[in-house]
Amino acid sequence: MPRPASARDTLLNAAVDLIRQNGFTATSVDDLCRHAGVTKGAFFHHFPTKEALGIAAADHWTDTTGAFFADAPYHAPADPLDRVRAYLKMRRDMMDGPLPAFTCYLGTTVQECFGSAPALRDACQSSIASHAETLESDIDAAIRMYPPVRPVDAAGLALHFQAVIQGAFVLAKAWDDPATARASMDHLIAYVDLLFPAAGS
Amino acid sequence: MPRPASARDTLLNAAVDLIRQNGFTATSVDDLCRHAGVTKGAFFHHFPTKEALGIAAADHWTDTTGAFFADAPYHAPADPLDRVRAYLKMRRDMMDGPLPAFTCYLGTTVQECFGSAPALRDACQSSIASHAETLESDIDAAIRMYPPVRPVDAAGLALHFQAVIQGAFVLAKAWDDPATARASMDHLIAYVDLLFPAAGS
DNA sequence: CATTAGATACCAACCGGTTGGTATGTTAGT
DNA sequence: ACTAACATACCAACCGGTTGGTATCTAATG
Repeated sequence: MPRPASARDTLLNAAVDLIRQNGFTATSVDDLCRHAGVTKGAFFHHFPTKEALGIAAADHWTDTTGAFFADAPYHAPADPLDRVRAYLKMRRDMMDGPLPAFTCYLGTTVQECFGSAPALRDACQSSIASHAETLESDIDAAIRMYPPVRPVDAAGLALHFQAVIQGAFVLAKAWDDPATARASMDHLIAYVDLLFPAAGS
Repeated sequence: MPRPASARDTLLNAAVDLIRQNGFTATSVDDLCRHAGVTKGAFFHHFPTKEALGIAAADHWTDTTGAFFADAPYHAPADPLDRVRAYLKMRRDMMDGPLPAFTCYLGTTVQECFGSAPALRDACQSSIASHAETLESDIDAAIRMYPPVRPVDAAGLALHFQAVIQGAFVLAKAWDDPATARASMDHLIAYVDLLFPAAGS
């Protein structure tokens, strides 16, 4: 029985939606309350400040996207390098439809808050890092199974994936078109193919 | 003789500085005026709206960074692929010191405004695109001189460079440390080396 | 079992300060 | 005399946050 969504959860979902579209600063507490159908009193009952809501939304994002990726089918292949490639192809294929639907709450937020809200920046960093870490074991296994043409470190490559994905989002927003982003993901996939030549491309 | 910096230019420089640090929305017109040492009257004499200032700042950014890259030493090598590599190494080496000093006005702004200020988004897109275009001729010459192991298109690769650079900025801000960004640039350089094996790496 | 105390969840109204923007000067150059 | 380039003073709307209050639940008490 999905208990009647609490004001807290409703606000967190509204935060992810609205902040991805308009940014953290441009999204007012009133906007969030209106979108969530609750009052300001409820907002400040659950969150001491707007920044705290931002941090909670980053954790919420970690949970929801974490569950989504944990259940995703790219884990199926027996070959670790195939799993890595399946991950990247999935990330590319996800870049479709209206931009606000697939872009990242974290990248949007961290660009705004990094100079003014260190706690929020830290929450975004942790969330990105935790997602990158879920890739490390597959990348590491791929490195051991198919020696790369140049020495690479699994953690560093996982972060590079995130950098390209975040950069692809920036370009997709600038062009107002996900095609540019997908093209960049294709270059990233090509990079992986070139790094691990032992496996059939 | 550098004419006594007009209020307009002073405001544009202040905009680039402040907006890179705090974002477009979080930077108020009063902040800009204070930082530029002019009054609000002067602001709205030169710019009809705050958004117009943002657009003018994007053009200003195009001009100043355009001149900077045009004069940069990476154009020196006779070999076009060496010029491309020198460009990437320069972009990597620029990622040093305090973050606000080397991050990009455009990437920061476009993430915030893409849903609410199409004209500003468009100005950012044009600026990124125009910078990418300056790389196309070198990349194109490199492709013809050193056939890449897989077919690549110069314009697409130039945009991929920008995606990685923008993504590196996002990670640098999240980690509050440019090291992550430089590591990502090293992966991009490795990608170029692998794409053009005919030339000595 | 009924009563009550305390916590939790939420709401409507409000607060001082700040926001982008305007209306009306003033000053210097031509 | 006319205009471009500023400055001063001001405004309505909105900002994040606070207030005092109510409805609803749980847990202990008699």
